Amino acid sequence: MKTPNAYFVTEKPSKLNEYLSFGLSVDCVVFGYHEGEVKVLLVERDEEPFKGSWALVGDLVHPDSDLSASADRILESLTGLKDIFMEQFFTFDAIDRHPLGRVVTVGYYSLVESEYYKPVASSWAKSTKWFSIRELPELAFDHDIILQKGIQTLKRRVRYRPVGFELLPSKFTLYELQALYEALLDQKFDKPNFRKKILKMNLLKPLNEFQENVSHRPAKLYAFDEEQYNALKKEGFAFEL
Amino acid sequence: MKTPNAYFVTEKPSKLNEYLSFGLSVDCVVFGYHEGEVKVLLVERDEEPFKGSWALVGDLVHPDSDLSASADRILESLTGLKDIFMEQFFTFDAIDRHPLGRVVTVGYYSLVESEYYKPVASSWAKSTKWFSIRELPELAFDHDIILQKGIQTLKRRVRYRPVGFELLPSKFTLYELQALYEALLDQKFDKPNFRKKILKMNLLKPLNEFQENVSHRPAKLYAFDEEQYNALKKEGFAFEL
DNA sequence: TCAAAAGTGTTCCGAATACACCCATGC
DNA sequence: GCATGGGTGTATTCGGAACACTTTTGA
Repeated sequence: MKTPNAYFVTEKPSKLNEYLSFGLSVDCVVFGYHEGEVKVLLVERDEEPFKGSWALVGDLVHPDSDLSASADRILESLTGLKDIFMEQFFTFDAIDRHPLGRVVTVGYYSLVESEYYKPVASSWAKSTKWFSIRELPELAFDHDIILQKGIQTLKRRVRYRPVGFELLPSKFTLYELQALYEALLDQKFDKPNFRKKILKMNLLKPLNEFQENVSHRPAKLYAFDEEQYNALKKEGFAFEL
Repeated sequence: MKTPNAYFVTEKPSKLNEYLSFGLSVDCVVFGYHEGEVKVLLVERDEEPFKGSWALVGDLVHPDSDLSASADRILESLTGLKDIFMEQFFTFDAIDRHPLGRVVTVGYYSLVESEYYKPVASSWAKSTKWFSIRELPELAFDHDIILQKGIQTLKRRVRYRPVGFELLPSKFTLYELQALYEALLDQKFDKPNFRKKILKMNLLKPLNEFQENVSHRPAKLYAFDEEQYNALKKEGFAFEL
């Protein structure tokens, strides 16, 4: 079979139409962090195929829409949150990955501070639940592959870019930050050294606020300094944890 | 407008068909390395749209095929090479990126040792040429964006994974390797330190062969030790240059 | 003998590591 | 008081950077 080059299929519209027959979807690995564990938000499917199975948050993309807008829309419909941090990580295109047709899906991951998350009733989700990434159920479609690739990507990116902060509330203590990185990277850090390293980067604004109602000395609260981050990025700065 | 969830569009086939109308293509940033410079292989288009413009190596994906098979096929048709190193890096889906319809393209980059490259006559390419990444022409479609993202991805990945070796012949000297990394990263290295660092990784097999006919002391030849690399990778080893 | 690149050894400095120690709070 | 986590200082070690030096070849 001759497969003509992409942009030269002009002889007949019908020939082009043969190629314009893919479905496009977004599947989003929604990461959260609570109780010292990294979690993923999954949806229980209420329709065939894979009715009753757990699945990633995802949807078909309408021809008038694009990927990131679709991802924003579906995440807002589920959590009520706008402007969630989100990054594309990989595209999955196995021919038989979707039983109803040739659907290519683009994987995104997003990071949400889950205290803000409010479950929203939805026409297509029977229920949603946070799962620890250590105890995952079987997933619909090829979502286990997508999820694993998403976890792997997050673990790598979190070392070189300060994305981890997206998982914490806007004010946090250094020890909370350390605990987050320990959970993300499955690795222990030395407390004094972690503090020194992270403070030397000048990415944190110390606030004149402290923890309250804790049964130990209250810790100082910090905030991520986005302006400083953008300034450093321009000079070709590396995060490197 | 209600956009139903991806996997629940089952009421009417016609409804599903509305969503199965995307085109899918591959665009490949083919990197080579000669004369101390990193180069990219571009194609001169011989058809509308963008007739006469330079473009990335790319093609529509047929519904019976998948991305990596399509990328392999097109690269083989152009260079005669099989089993070229290739990795997916990003998916581009701007609504208006293709004048003939809604075509989403997946960016790959590949690394070829260009001595092996033989230009192949092709029905769709008027000519092909290697361009230094410092002197690029204007490109068709959104290929400039794809190319820049590809360069950026290569520069990042080359630091943390030993992919650079794919750009060298199977036998090379340490100084050739250093020159490659200097070109890739636009950064000078100290010769003794570079040698120490790279040899300590145990990724190179020293061969009992030497350069010939050079007007200076002949350098020892090395080969990339893929077995050793796979062994180290299992233990959770990081390349880190 | 000279140019050019191969290849080695050594010093120096800064950063990461490993600890030991003190502080503030609730119970 | 004591348990708990907050927070600081320091001695030591290790790795990277800088650089001087020797070796081998062709011309």
